[in-house]
Amino acid sequence: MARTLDYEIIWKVRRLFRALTAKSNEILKPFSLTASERAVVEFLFPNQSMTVPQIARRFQVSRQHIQVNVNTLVDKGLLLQTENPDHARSPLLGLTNKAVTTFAAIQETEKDMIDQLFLAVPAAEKVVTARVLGQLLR
Amino acid sequence: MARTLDYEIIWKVRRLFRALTAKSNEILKPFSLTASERAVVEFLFPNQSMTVPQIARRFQVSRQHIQVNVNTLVDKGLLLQTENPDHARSPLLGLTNKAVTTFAAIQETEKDMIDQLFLAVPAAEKVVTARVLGQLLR
DNA sequence: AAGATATTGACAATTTACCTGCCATTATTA
DNA sequence: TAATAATGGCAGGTAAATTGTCAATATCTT
Repeated sequence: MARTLDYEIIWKVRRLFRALTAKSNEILKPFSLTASERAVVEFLFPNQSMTVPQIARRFQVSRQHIQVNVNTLVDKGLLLQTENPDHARSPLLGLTNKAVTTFAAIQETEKDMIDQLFLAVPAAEKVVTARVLGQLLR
Repeated sequence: MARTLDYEIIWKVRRLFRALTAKSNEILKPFSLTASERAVVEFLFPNQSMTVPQIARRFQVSRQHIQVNVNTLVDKGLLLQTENPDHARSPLLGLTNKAVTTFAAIQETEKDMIDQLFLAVPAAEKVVTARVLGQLLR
């Protein structure tokens, strides 16, 4: 019985992920960004500076994956590399003005979507959900 | 403020999806099944019969994607096609005995993992989480 | 019963989001 | 200073899904 509920949560997480990705890509398309790139930009928004390995550790994904996205974003003029006082070979990545503007526009576009998505969910239940999801992530 | 929590939930869904997929593939490896294949088997377990397009509609994924998985499962001897009284060209897919046995074993293997995963989560919070996730899925 | 339309299965190509492995270089540390 | 670790780059791979197209065959409409 209890396991049914557990399975239900797992299944909903899977379906929700797919739904969110689809919606997100739809919104991102006009901005010519992928969901992964967007994630990096969001992470640095509005004025964080971090190295590739630092971002990878925070995201708990491979260094190489972040590197690829970062390189693309640098090419697109959304990220700029600045000297890192703590590490000579690993530059700090920060957002360009263009990136800040772009991401603000993305957030604006997403705002309605997210507001609507969470419309029917009471704040207290959001807190519980966030906590539970956090626990499931250890 | 509220939107921060919304974003947090969205992010945790994404990360959890990845974590679950990784864990799931690990468990599935000895059974030589992918997560998608497993999903189809689970869907038909223990004795449902459906056509490819029907499964696809239920999953809300493309017909072609299900077709590929179904074909593989037929090759592996886990699915068998039976005549469909409602549609001459689209056979009903059902699980073989082997599939039922295999899936029962998979569930057994997963049991401990899921139990442990949800160990620290009170039942009431599971209910809330399942409901919230359901709402987010509309 | 015929003709129009829809469905199905198969195949190909592509996309996204990851991964692992390896390398040379350069930093850091013991 | 020598050993070890971190970094960036590259190659190749995988899983899950997509879209598009095609021919065959069903089903529906008149």
